[in-house]
Amino acid sequence: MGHVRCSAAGDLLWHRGRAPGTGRPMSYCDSCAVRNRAICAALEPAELAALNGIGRRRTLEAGESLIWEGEDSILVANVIEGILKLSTGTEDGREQIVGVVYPSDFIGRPFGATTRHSVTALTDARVCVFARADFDRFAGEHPALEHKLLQRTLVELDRTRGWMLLLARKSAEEKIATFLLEMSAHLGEPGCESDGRPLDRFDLPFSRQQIGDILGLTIETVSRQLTKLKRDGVIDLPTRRAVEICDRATLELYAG
Amino acid sequence: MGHVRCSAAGDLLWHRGRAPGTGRPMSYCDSCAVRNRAICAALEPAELAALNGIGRRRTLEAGESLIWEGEDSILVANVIEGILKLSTGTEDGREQIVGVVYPSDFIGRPFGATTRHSVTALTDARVCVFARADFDRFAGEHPALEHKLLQRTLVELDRTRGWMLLLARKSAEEKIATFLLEMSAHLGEPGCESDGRPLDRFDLPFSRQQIGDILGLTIETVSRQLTKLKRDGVIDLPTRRAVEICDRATLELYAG
DNA sequence: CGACACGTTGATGTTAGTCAACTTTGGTGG
DNA sequence: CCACCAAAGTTGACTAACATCAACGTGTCG
Repeated sequence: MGHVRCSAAGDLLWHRGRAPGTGRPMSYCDSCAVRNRAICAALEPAELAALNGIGRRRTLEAGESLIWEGEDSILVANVIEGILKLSTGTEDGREQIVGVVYPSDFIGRPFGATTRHSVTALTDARVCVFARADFDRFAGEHPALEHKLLQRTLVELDRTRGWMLLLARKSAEEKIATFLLEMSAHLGEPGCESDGRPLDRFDLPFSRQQIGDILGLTIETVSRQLTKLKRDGVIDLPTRRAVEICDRATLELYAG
Repeated sequence: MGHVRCSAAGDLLWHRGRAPGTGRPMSYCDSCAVRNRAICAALEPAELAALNGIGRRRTLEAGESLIWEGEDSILVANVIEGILKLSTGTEDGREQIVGVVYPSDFIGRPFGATTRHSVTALTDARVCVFARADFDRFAGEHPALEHKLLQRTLVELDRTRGWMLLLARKSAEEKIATFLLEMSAHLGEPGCESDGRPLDRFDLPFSRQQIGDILGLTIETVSRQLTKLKRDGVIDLPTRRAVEICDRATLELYAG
């Protein structure tokens, strides 16, 4: 229940074997759900095999953390399945989610000594982890991989900066509306239970508290604004986690 | 007056000539103030000469924009001297500064079709601009340059995410205190009129309005909080733009 | 069935925004 | 040099938005 399924693949092959028609050992990568969308897509088969050699699969349960804020940067990873959050907090306990990560996204801090934010699974998740030192070395030898990573990082920086405008300047109502549209778009992307068009009905991978932590609002304000949108007939909330966008045009208007 | 001087160099050589002891044409780069700190530092002399061939110097007056939000990404650049802001806004005129850029920083959006934020000079500035297409091609052929750019982008992403916590969760007082400490640290860095230690006395390169746009506050709130810090004896405000940190420990406490 | 986490709703308080008047500063030209 | 002006900054009174505190559902699981 409640768990969001977020992967393009049905069942994956979890055994090693021979890739059909080739002599080389078959790697996990051949059957990877995010093979063509993650940064690995930059690599030739032989390089991919080498990368596979230094990585390993790992599963995370919802709520489990992979990386902790302020610690040495030990791990980096690709997300194969699931949704994770990046978060920081103040000493006195205020938390802020600074990023949300979906399948095919890259996580961790390569080329840096420490990690500036925690990484925690919001749903059950599967990731492909590398020791940072191994990854750094490998990346240094494979410019195409670094190029992909650079592109991704630039996109992420743009998105993050866009989010600053929302945090600093938008009202609670605008924040919630923007958030719902964003979720609709993102969960509609390939790899997330869908065909690429924005969804009008979806399950949120977040609790009210987490929505608050993303938008810089309290749980009560989130609840009130959602209720208000529902009263206005713009959305419906069939269950706690489910959202249906009834009037997208108006919702976009509310988003400011 | 009021212009902040922000460059390591005194006078630069602005004429071309022969680099002493070499046969190749002397490039601007040889005398560039940020030669060793900008991403160009990754390049060998011959490569640097090639890069120099596709770039050109440009000066900007305070207030002048180099790049506009939403436009095609035509230019990228290195900052040689001066301070610039990156900003976005909503349709109804609310503005948010999403980044501040100092000498040796890189600006613009390589490998992408459009620019998501404007770049405007806050002080008189000097930059080294490249046509994006030229830069993209050059970067593709020089992995060391891309590596430097990747590192810088990762650092910038970390900093930006840290700033989200401030925007979303900190009070006006904490924002102002954090901001002053940040400015003290940044203006104390090499390249900005200093020796590398945080400054206890400096001129802000920002108007009250711009401080508000950075912190997500109104001009009145900025003014009130600064006045309050002054009343508390934590800082002094000798002139409009000047700040003196009298009690750094307390200021850090206020910063939360 | 009962416990518990999660979510909603209401009453009240605080913070920062808004509107408006006023002051200071720096620049310009008589 | 000084008077004047526009722009920037400050201060005060009031308001709106969101947080806080508290009580009250609701769905889930043992």
